[in-house]
Amino acid sequence: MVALARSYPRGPVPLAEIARSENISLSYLEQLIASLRKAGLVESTRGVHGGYELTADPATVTVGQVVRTLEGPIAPAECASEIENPGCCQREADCPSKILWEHVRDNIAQVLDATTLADLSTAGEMGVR
Amino acid sequence: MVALARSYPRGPVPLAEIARSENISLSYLEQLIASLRKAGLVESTRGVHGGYELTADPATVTVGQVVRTLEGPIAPAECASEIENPGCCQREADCPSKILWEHVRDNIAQVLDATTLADLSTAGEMGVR
DNA sequence: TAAAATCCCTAGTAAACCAGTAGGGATTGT
DNA sequence: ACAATCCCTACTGGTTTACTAGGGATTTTA
Repeated sequence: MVALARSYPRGPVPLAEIARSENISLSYLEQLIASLRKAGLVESTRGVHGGYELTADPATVTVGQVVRTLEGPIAPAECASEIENPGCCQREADCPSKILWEHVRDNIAQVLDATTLADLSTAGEMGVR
Repeated sequence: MVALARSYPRGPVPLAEIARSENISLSYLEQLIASLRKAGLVESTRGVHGGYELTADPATVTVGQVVRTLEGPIAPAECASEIENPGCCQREADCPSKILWEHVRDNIAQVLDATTLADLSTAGEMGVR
C-alpha cells in the first residue's frame, strides 16, 4: 500500500512490479490485494497497462483501515476485540484485566488510525518527526 | 498473578486452589508459574501448607513484567521487538513502517508498565476509574 | 484474431505456535 | 509413612501464518 501510495495518482501499477521491488511473491501479493480491493481501498484495471491504484488520496487512508482489512479487528485478546466476541470468556463481566486489554487495544488503534499512507510514504524522504 | 495479589501477604497459596477458582488446569498453571518463579516474581514453598506467593508488593509489580515473563518481549512485529532481532527483515534501516510499529510497541508497553497487579486486583471492588 | 499482460480465484501446505494433557519425581509438614 | 504440595519433561491436537501452485477471465495491442 505504501508502494501504491508512492505512485498515486499516476494510474495503475502492475502487481508484478511491486512484487519485484518489495521482494514478495506475486501470488501472495495477489491474495493480499484481493482483500484490499473488496474493501474498496484499491481498484484494479485489467489487461496490458493495467494494475492497481488507490481509490483515495494516501493522506486520507489510515494504516488502521489497511490493518483491519488484512488482519481483522484489532484485538490484543479475544475478549478485547473491536468486534465483540460473545462467550469468548467465562469471566465475562467481572474480569479484572479486560479493561486493561481494552485500554491497550484503544492505544494501538489510536496510533494506527492517526497514521496515513502518506505519512509512511514520505517517511524515508523527510526523516522522522 | 491477580489471584496471588489478592491474598498477598497472607503466605503461600496452593496452585490447586487457584486452578479451581480460575478454572484452569493445574498442570497448565504449573507450567506458567514455573516461568514466573524463575523470573523471581513469585516464590514457592513445598509440602503441606505450601504454595506460591508474590515476592513483592502487588503495587510494585507491573503487568508489563508479568507479560514479558510469560510471552517474551513486546513486539507487534518482529522488527519492532523490545529485544532486537537482527536480520529479521531485508528492509532494515529504511523501512517506512518500522517507526510506526515501534510507536505501537511503546504505547503497549506504556500501558502495561503503568498498570500494577494491585490495580487489577482491586478493579472489581471499586469499579472502573 | 492471436498473443501478451494483467487481474482473479481456489486449493493445498509446511512450519510454527498455542494451550493445553499426561505422567512421573522431589520435598516437606503432620 | 503419607499426603500435600511443588517440579520437570515430553507429547499432542488445533489453529494460524505465509506462503506455493495452477488454472481461469479480461483487456489491449500487433
